[in-house]
Amino acid sequence: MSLIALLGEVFGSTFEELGLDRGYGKVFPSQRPELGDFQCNGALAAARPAGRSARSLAVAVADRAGEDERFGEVLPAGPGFVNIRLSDRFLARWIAGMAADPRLGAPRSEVVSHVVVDYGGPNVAKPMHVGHLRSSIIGDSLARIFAHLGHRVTRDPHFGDWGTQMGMLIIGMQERFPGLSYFDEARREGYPSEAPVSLDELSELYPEVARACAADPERAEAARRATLELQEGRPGYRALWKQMVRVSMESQRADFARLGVEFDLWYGESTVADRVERMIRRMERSGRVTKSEGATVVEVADPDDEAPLPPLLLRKSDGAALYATTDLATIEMRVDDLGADVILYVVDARQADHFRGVFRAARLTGLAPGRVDLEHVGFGTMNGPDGRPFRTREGGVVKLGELIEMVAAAARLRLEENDLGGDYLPAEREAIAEAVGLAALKFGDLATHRASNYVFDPERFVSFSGKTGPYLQYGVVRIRSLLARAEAESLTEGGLIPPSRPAERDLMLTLALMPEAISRSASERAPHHLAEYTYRVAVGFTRFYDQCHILREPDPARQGSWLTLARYTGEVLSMLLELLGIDVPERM
RNA sequence: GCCCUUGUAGCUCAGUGGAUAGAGCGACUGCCUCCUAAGCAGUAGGUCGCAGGUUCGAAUCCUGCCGAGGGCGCCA
Repeated sequence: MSLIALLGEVFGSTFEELGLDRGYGKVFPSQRPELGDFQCNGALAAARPAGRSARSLAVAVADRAGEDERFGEVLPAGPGFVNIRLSDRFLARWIAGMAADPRLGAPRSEVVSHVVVDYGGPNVAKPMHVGHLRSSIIGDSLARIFAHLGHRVTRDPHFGDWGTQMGMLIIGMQERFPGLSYFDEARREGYPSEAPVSLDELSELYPEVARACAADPERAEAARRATLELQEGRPGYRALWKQMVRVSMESQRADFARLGVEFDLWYGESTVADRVERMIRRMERSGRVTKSEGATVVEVADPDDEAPLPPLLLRKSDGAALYATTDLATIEMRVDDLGADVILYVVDARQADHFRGVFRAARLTGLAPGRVDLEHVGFGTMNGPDGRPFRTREGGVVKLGELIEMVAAAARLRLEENDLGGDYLPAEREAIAEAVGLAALKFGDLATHRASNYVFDPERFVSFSGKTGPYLQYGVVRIRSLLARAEAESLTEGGLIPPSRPAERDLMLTLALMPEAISRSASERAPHHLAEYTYRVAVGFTRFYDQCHILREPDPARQGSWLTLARYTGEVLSMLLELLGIDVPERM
């Protein structure tokens, strides 16, 4: 049980003894640290139902709880607040308990769910760019958090490999390389094993064709036909499609690996293509599937909606499947085959309406029973300093690799300027630069609430000072360095004794709040709470480190206690950084 | 037009219905003979977009207005 939960129990019982609901005993960190460590505001809420003044209730609660030896003081204040200060002895004992726990005091979920996290979202023919960064980083962190809580987690990038874009690419290829065997209708097999194009060539080709199709109805029609033929299994198209998917995936896997983002599956829209037919028949039994202007749609409107949802397209009038179709088939697959309890879609907030429709359709047609939780975890766009989507100076999209290179280069420069790592081998310097750059990039992104757009200012991101990823890494590196020195001097850790300095006590209090930071990020599907908390721990440690010179401390009991606190803080920081997906170099 | 998201310090952002709204950056002051200065200590900086409402209590919940971003059937 966490400290907050324990305090809630203690004060809940106190309210119960007064004949009131336990719920009033809820305790949270004090907003006025000079008055207490924690506060309980239940008396204010309970006053009316109890028929007595909040102040007198607060006095009664404080009197009863004040006898508990775990508290230094419990005092009523103002109109009905109760301020709680822990005894130093109890605080030290509590942290010692967390430090002795193999899980470091981190929470574990009582029920184990199968959580599918859908993030990353790369597409065929498109190199990963800044738009993929947030989905990848947020999704990766959420997956780590849920796994750490003990849930079963399946991470799936849901590759975009089946829609109309594929038909566009096929006709684009055909126009550019008409002689390729893929386009020979007489041939059924024996296509080349080598890819006919690189990803770079494909990524140039795609926008060209897309523009051409937008301008020319005939080519758009050709692309539609090619899409349908691909979906119906034309061998040459299938073979070409396979090659295009392969070259795209290879490059994207490399990008994800560099980011430190991993997946359990590498499924895409095409993975569920062969179950679409069956799924639509199943959906038809719900009576919600109708024809509209030649297309097959699901009626998802509900009279209670403020704005009725438009029908969801399952098949175009030519019979081809769409985005929503494969999304629904993917839900069916995740529920029926994978046994998902929760599916989180870490996808751009602009697709909110799409997911609302898809989720509604999945419910109405029985694809997703009520016990399955479908959630769109939307996020805002990453803008440049001008408030427009972040682009290169030339106005192009910034590739993910280029972005990483930019922050790594800044970190490299920083190493040189500070004359740090002069004696390091080039490979280690490079690894440090990469880790530091990525930390800056990831923390900068994760620290912002996911729903809002945020401004990416390259200059600010590469300064590496203040509230940044490198600051957090620095905390861990300092602790490691400190512990190594202590070991070299044969100093040993000792049991935690009551804190003797303000910074030491503050650090202990901050550490005690760790379980809530993790569970809150999970329940709100918002890693930024964890990022904020991790920063607070790092600040707490640096202040402690500054105020308490551990290696020079003459009292062995105090020195041993400080070493234990430093070691535990290092372990917690490492764990939290791992949950954020941030690697820590050995030194920096 | 309808719907969604959003508006907090000069800038970038946190903020769980509670008391005196917090960080970082930038500005200004100090601190490397001492465990890594990617650091620490401090100063200045706010009509929480505006107006109502609910509540013992509102940056937080509700309504309206204003500003910003986004979405609205055969793309994804």
